[in-house]
Amino acid sequence: MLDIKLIRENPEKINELLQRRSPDLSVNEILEIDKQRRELQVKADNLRAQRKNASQDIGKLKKEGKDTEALQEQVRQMGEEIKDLEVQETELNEKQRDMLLNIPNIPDETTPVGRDESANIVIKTVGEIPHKSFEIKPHWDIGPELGILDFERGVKISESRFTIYRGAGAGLERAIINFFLEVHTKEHGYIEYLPPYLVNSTTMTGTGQLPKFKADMYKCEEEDLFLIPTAEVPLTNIYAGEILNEDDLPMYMTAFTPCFRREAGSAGKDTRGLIRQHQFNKVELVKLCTPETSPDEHEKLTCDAEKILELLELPYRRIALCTGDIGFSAQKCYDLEVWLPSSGCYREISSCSNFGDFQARRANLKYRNKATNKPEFLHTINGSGLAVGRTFAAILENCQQEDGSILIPKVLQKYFGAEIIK
RNA sequence: GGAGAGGUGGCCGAGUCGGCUGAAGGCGGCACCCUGCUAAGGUGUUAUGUGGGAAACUGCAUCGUGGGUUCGAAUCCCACCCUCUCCGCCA
Repeated sequence: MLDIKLIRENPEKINELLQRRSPDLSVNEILEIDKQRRELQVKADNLRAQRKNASQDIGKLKKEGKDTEALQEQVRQMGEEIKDLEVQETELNEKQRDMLLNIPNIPDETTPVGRDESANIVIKTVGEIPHKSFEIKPHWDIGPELGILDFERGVKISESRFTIYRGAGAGLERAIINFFLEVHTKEHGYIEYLPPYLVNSTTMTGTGQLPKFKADMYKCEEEDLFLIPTAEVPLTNIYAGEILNEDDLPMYMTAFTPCFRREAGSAGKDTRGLIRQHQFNKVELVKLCTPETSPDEHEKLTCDAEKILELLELPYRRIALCTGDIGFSAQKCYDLEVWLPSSGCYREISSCSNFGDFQARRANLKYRNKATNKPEFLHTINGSGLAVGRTFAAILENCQQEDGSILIPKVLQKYFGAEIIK
């Protein structure tokens, strides 16, 4: 959510920045609402003040035993008028909030300008693309052949985009999760969490999934609960509505969770394999920090995710997403893409975003600034560290040997308990 | 799921028959003072949000949430949420 005061003070600037995302975005309408809203508030405030004084007078007069009928009647009418104004006030407040909740974050000045992914910029490419003497089988073929993935029966017991991991497959998935968590907690200083996988609508609004992206999520019919699409949601909201000490920042959090996404609108896309599932595992990294440190912390978090790919010796590249491609809540975002031989291209395996105070404002996440001693919105950052299923697929393909066996990356062997899957 | 108790500021805790109570008192925090050091002591200060104002300053709202009664609600009524205790059920 953008700051209404900021909008009020620099509407042209905000419009210009928003239009870097999409030309049809503007804050003009909201400014009009804001103006009406404030006028109404002044009016209502004054009337409430009048009533308050009059009521107190009635109290005093009554004590003196004087007749207050006429005054009471007058105040009663005032009350009617106030009630009326309050209805309008609530309506405008809700309208304004609703509009604010549907406006995306303004892009950072360093976010490349462009309308779609073609304007994204490759920041760096790490590792050699493997040139094998044999043809690498896609993971959706090699997985079932090794008996470690069962796509067909996953579909049978659930529906499409659900997969069963079996035997060494389940073990490898678990090993990857443990490896990720181990690196982030032991080497990178994150604290591990195990949050709820179902969260309420307030929480979903805090990080920006609601109200705009309701169709992307699984919703419980009987209660106000949604399956999390990423651990970002519960982790970022843990301290929602609280005022943290500046000394407690930055806060580094990590969690392994399954993620649930309806993938509405992705019909026909990535229909084979593990790339696009309704349920997938992910280790997420989340930071809460002060505004001053957030650009640095964002870079560092991205490096923390990259470190995993380097340890696994998987070829990858870092992309700076352009204004037309960054997510709704983000002001700046890097994608990490891993080399996937079957597709002959790099595929997203992590997305590391700096949200500025956008999520903090929605979730009411503050810290007490030591210099001013005032509560201020903090900054939130997150990134995948990494998507587990896609890592699994990348290993199956990049570490494939001519005989169809999979050579487990060295760093993973002690977690997996073997060197090879065959 | 059934029965009962309760939800007040960072924390603890008052709040009488509804009326200067945004809220006593204590603890904690901060600032200053005193003291050779420490300990103790003294004084002051210390909620959040949202408006108005160049500023000084100031209005309004908030006592779990939302309604209602009333001239006036932290105090009364209703609904909901949450916490605790006991019973039941259960990985």
